[in-house]
Amino acid sequence: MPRTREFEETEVLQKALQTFIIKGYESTSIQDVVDATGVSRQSLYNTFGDKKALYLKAFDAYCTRMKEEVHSVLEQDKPARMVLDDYRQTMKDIAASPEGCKGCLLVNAVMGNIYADPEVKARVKTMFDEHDRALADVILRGQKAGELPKKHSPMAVAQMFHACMIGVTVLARSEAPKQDMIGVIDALFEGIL
Amino acid sequence: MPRTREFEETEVLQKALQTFIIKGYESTSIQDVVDATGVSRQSLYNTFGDKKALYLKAFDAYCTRMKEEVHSVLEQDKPARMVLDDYRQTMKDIAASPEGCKGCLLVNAVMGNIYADPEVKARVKTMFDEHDRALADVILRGQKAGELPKKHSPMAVAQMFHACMIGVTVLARSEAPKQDMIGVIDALFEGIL
DNA sequence: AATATTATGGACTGGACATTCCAGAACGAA
DNA sequence: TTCGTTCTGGAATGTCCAGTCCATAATATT
Repeated sequence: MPRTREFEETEVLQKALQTFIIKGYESTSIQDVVDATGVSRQSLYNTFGDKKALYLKAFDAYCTRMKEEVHSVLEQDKPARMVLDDYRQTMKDIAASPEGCKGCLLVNAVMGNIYADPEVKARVKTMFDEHDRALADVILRGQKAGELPKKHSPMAVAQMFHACMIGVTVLARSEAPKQDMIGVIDALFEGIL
Repeated sequence: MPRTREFEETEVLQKALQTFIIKGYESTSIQDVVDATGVSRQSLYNTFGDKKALYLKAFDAYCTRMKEEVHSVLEQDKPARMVLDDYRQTMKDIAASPEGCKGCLLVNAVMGNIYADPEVKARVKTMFDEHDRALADVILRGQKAGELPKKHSPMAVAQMFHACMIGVTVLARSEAPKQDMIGVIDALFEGIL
């Protein structure tokens, strides 16, 4: 009986996600999402609920994609150095991609008032923690195999890498030259000083 | 003849600055500034002009303070390693301070829509560039003196340090444990891996 | 074709906010 | 004291937006 839906939820979420990444939560109006997705305001409210619910669904879609792209790299069963090389390349690809140029949704969320929302805060913290732990595991593996020096605790190094990559996403948003961002990533991964 | 002003412009700017740092430009209402400074709305408009003009004046006050605190450290006439040690301590102090916990006005500006404003963008870029150059000069000095390895160009290393410090300010805003931020700074400065 | 369900666009409500206007109070100089 | 200027608080205006309502069109099933 029902009329078939004329849009794919997942596609709409991806387009809404783009908008949220570019403009941020607070500065994205529902009309912006309507324009970006081609779906009417009413349909958006019927399908996803209010603005925050829509944001959270897009947020989850982003997290899922992120985990697929990043964690799959970090959890490879290869020597730690090779994993880190892949990771480095992944970071470069993201930084250079047209979407990556607009920053990371998680970082954007932290910097906006939406971070005051407990659901958002919890998700960001979980994502950050999972990333740090996955990276620290690789570093620990490298240290045990003698591929990496044991000067610092794996977690401290992982968090330092993470901080630096967060900084790169901020630089991306500031419209820094891609060349600079690549240089930062190389300097980071090849060990400094 | 005129009634004497009942507030200090510089004090008001500092308090307005606090508010802008904490809440960001877009989410700070004039009423917020009125509450924070105790100065009436009319007086704010009369003294500083509209919201953006007030923000820019506070912004300039921040830049001035930043240059005094950071550049004075980087431009010391001491061996590069000692300068970097001072710089490291300065970064730790800022990260641990109650104000630093709320992030850096420049980074906050980059992440907000206010960054679309050409005046803001120009100021941020200038501040970033000056910081990178000052830091690169120290690193170059250290390389020439044999205190630091010459593996990477001084500017690449300086930008990498900068990116990492930007990441720390984001972590500060995310309410990460101070201990973690200290660890990140130590891992960064002591050379990684 | 009839019906139930969904899509769509426009209109409406209520709230938040920047900015301006205005009237009254305060105060320094003449 | 009186005048000119500055302070202060409140009211008014105009804009933007989230969320809702409603009437109309579309469509899959029966």
